[in-house]
Amino acid sequence: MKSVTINDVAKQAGVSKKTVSRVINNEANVRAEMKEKVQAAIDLLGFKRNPLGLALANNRSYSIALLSENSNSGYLMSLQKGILLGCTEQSMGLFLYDCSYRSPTLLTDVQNIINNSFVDGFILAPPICDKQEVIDLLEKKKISYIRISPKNEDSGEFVGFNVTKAAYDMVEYLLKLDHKDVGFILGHPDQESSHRCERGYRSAFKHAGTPVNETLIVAGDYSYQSGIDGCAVLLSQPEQPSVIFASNDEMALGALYEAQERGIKVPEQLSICGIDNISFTNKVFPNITTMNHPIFEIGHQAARLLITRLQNKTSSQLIGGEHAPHIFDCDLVERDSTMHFTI
Amino acid sequence: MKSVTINDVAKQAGVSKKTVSRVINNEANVRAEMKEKVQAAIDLLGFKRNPLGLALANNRSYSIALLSENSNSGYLMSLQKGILLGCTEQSMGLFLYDCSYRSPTLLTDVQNIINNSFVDGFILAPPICDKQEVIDLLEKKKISYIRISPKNEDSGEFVGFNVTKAAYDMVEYLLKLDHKDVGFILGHPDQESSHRCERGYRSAFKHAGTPVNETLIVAGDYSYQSGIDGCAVLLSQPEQPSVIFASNDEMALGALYEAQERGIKVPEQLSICGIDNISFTNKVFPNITTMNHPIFEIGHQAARLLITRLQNKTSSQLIGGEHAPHIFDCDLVERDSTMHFTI
DNA sequence: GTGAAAGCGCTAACAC
DNA sequence: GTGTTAGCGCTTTCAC
Repeated sequence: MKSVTINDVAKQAGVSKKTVSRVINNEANVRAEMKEKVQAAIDLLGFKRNPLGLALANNRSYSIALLSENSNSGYLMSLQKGILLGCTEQSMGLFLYDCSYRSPTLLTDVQNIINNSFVDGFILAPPICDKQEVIDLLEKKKISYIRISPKNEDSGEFVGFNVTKAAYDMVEYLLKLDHKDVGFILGHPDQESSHRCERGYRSAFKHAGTPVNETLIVAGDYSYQSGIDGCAVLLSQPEQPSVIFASNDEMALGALYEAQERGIKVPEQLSICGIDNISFTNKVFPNITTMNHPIFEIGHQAARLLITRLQNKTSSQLIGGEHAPHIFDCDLVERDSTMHFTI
Repeated sequence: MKSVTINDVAKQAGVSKKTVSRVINNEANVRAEMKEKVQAAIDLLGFKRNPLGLALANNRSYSIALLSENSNSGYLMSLQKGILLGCTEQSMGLFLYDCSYRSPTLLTDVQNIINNSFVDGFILAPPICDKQEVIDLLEKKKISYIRISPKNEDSGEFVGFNVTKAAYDMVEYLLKLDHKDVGFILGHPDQESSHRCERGYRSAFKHAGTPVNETLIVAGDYSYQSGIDGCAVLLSQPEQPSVIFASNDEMALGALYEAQERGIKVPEQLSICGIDNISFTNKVFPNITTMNHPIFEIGHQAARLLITRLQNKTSSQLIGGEHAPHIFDCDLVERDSTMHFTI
């Protein structure tokens, strides 16, 4: 069951390999007459170009890889969907690799991936995108890559979103609802985004001329459990918040659980909100108010950026006819878990 | 910046290409002395075998593809994780492709994927695995594939789980809790699994010698919204259930929402349970009782099966030293959304 | 415009 | 054991 090759087509059409190649690739300098003859042979034989031959000859596989730590989060799913769309649009393949940020073998794992896979470039999801050794390796080997929401935005290309502004906008919204005591659950202290988020929180208060109540800021690490814990701390202290703002939805969900566990009615007795707009925020009761983090768009943009860079080393800034954003803003998604504060 | 090839190594070591190839592939019939010489050259030059060359020569890319419809479900994420593990274990790459079941171009989409990608085999997730045209295409082209939980289990290789037993076990558990009026929300009528599920529901009653109350069985389609609707129907009719059993967790989550929306306390006034054990069932209040659908294991097994088949056309049944299951059973995960029925 | 020859990096077949 | 030759399916160079 041999598959039909370019040689078969050439023989059938009575032309050279190269001419067939020209027709396949729609190159100029082929007489219409020739073209037809070749096309007829192609159709007759049902020829399909073998991408492996192409890849070897061009030393390009026309595929990229997503390097991520496969948690069960909806975050990754959305990101992946966006990236996949970008790949499909540009007829590129998408490889998937899983590597654990904490694994001691991470670096050799990535090394193996580089050596044994044949991709043209990488997209690095957080937190892998923050591993300096991995970045260094890629740089050293001169392999193209794009990072998603990295800690360090100083060097290299990346796509991210403006957490600071997201937090700022959320607090502004809460203040508008007459909330004064805005409980705040921080993200993971090791992740820069957590500090950016806190900065947004603080600057919104500053801008409103309201002092920040430091006792209302509690630790967290972006996990569901830390949302539960953070909420418990806030609800156990003398000075209680009228709303709890978690640095991400995962924690907001934890906070909601804890409140309901305690028999506290949300939002009547306590408002709750987060950031991200993960899929379950609108499946839980009550639906959670959040900031929409356009993860899908971020993935899409990252893929387009990388692929464009692969095709043309210069014009990576220009996509979609104009400067497309590398840093996205979040929009408020007002739902049922927040309400106007009334004494 | 040319990369070092097998030729460079051969030259450096003063041996033939083939000998280098033998060393790389750890073949027998190479004198230790030679081996060392070659290895030294490899290390010196930092040679890495180019997988593209390998692929073309062997006409195998050492990668497979997952064909799925990318919804935002945790289902797909788990499946993917399992498949990815299987691939990593066997040093295979995983390609991702998205195709929409309802798209009129589905067949040509798949055709394009087959023609333009260079994978050795496919894993088909539901509902794509139920498109007969796609199956026919794969069969015709003699491309290896494995289906995940297909409707039709009569032909071809697949991995799935026993829904009938899962539903049976759940009802048995509920009856043990003294529930008599077990509301049941059906899955999508077009999906065979829905009917299997119903069969399990009915046979558990039959086995217990209890008649099925037909008014307690309502329509659904596996979606969150249909869980809301199904619950609303059940709670609006004269004969009300003491527990609502949804054919999947997505609907159970919808049912929970609707109950809470109506101010009904779960599980005190109404128990709720589902099937699948998707990630959010233990993040919602109260945590939902469900049957653990081992999606991760299913994905893992599917990948192993496919890869084994790719390597050895015969021994596909034998994995892990013994007959590994192609149909998995679900275990009960008892949580907080169900309780003993008391008048 | 078109084709012959060489090459991408690797392995398989077969001779030595 | 080891090397030679040919070939996987495609593209590129360069002569015609």
